[in-house]
Amino acid sequence: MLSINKGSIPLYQQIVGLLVARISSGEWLPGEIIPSEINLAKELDVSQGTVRKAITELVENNVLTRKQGRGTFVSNHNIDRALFHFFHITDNNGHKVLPDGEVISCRHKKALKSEARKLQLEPDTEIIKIERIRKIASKPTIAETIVLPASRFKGLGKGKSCELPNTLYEMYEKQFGITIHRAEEQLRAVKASQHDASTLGLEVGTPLLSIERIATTLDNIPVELRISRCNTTNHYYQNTLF
Amino acid sequence: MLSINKGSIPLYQQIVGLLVARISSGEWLPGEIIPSEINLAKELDVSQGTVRKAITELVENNVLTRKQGRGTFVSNHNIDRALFHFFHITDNNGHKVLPDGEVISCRHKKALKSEARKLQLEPDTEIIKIERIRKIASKPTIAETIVLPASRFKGLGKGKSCELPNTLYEMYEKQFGITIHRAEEQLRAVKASQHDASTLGLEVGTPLLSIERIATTLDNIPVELRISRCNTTNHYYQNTLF
DNA sequence: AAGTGGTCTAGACCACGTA
DNA sequence: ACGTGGTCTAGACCACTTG
Repeated sequence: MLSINKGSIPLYQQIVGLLVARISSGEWLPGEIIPSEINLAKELDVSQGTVRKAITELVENNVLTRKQGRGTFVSNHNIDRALFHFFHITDNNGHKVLPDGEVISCRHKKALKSEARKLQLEPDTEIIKIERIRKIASKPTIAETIVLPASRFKGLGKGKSCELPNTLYEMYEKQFGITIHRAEEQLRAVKASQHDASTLGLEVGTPLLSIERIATTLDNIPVELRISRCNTTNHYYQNTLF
Repeated sequence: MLSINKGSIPLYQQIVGLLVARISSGEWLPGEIIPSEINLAKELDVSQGTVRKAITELVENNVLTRKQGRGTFVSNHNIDRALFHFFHITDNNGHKVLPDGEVISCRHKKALKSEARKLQLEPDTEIIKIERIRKIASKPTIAETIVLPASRFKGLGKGKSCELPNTLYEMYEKQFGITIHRAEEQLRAVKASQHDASTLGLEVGTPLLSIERIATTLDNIPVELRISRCNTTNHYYQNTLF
C-alpha cells in the first residue's frame, strides 16, 4: 500500500491522495467527520505527524476543515464559503453582499460547440441553461447565464424546481452530490447586449464586467459554466495578489 | 525574548514576527541567504522543527524561498514572480506574455485627494505620476497610470530616467529598496476616455477593463497606486478560486 | 475524564548542491 | 565530505469540546 522507497513520492503526499480518493468516492460526505489523526495513523501505519502533514495540505486547499477539540471534517458549501471564496463582487466600500437571485428562464437544450468544449462534453450533449438576474439591495446588478450538464443534474429545471436558492453550490452539493472545489474565471469588459441592457435597466452598449467561470469538482471535472455580466457602476471585482 | 507561556502566542508565530522584522528592517536584503534552520534554532533556543514551521509560513507567503541543498533566501522580484503572481492578463488561449512598456509622460505633481487617501499620504503630498502604454506583440493593449510617493522614490523621473524597465517592481527593489509584497486589485468595466482611446487606437466609449491596484510592502505600507485600462478584445484577466 | 486537534522537542535519515 | 533543506518518527504537553 504505502511505500517509502528511495526517490519515491513522500508518504504524506501518498496519504493526501488516499484521503482525496475517499472523499471524492463519497465515502466521507461533505460535513461529515473523518477519523482522528491518531486513528488514521494507526490504520495507515504511519506516525501522527505524517497524517497531520497530509491533512494540513487539504485544509489549506479548503478540502478539509479542522475544529479543535472536535475533529476534522470534510468541508461543505455554506454561505460563508460562497461569500469568502467564490464571490468577489463588493460594493464601492469593499463590502461583500450576497445578491438575491431571480430565475428568468431554465431550459433543457443541446450544448453549443463552445459550451461543450468548456465543459468537456461531447458535441450536442443535453445541457440545462439557466438565465437569472441578481439584485443587490433590490437593484438589478448582474445578469447570469449558467450551463450545466443535464446528466449530472437530473430533474433540475423540470416542474416547479425553477425556483433556485441564492447559493447554488450548496444546492449542487445537497441535491446532486456535486461539490464545487475550484473555479477558473476569465474577466473581460464587454458591451451590454440588448438582452443584458433590458434585464439590467441600462442602455445597450454600456460597459459590463463579464466573468466567465468554469467550476470543477475535487477530481477536476468541470460541472458548471457560468457567465456573469456585472454592472460595475456601484460595485467592483476584488482580488488580492501575493 | 521568546516566551512560551500559557495561552500566549505560539512560539513559531513569534518567530515569524522576528523574521519579518529582520527582513523589513533591511538586515536581510532580497536575494540574500538567511541563516540555516539549525543555526536559527540555536540562536533562538528552540528546536529546528519550530523554526521550520515559521519559515514554512513565510515561504507560503512568498516572503522566503527555499532551495534544497543550498539554503533559505529572501524572495526577490524577478520576471517569474512578476508574471506568476502580479500579472493576470493572458491572451485568448490563456498564455501569459509580459507586455512591453513605453513611458508617455512622467511628472512630479501634488497628490489628488483620492490618490493621497489611497496611498495613505497627507493631502497635497508630492507624487510622481507616470503614464505609460503597454504593448503585447507590438499592439497597444493597456494604458497605465502609476502614482508613487515622491519621498520614497527620490530621483525617479528627473533627467533621462524616464526610461523605465518592464518589470517595475524589480526596479523598485534594486534602486529604491522597496519590495512589493502584496497588492489589492479592484476591477471594473469602464468606457474608454478620449485619452485612452487615442493611446490604444480605439473609439471613445469602447469598454475597457479597469484594474486599480494598490501595492504594499511587507509591513503593509502602500507605495504604489496603479490604474490600468485594458483592451480585452484579445486578452482577458485570469483568476483562480478555491 | 476522555478524546480531539495544536504545539514543541530531539533525533534519525534522505535528497540535493557545493566544494 | 559536508552542510543545507525535506521527510518521518515517537513522545510530551497544551487547548478545546463533549459527555
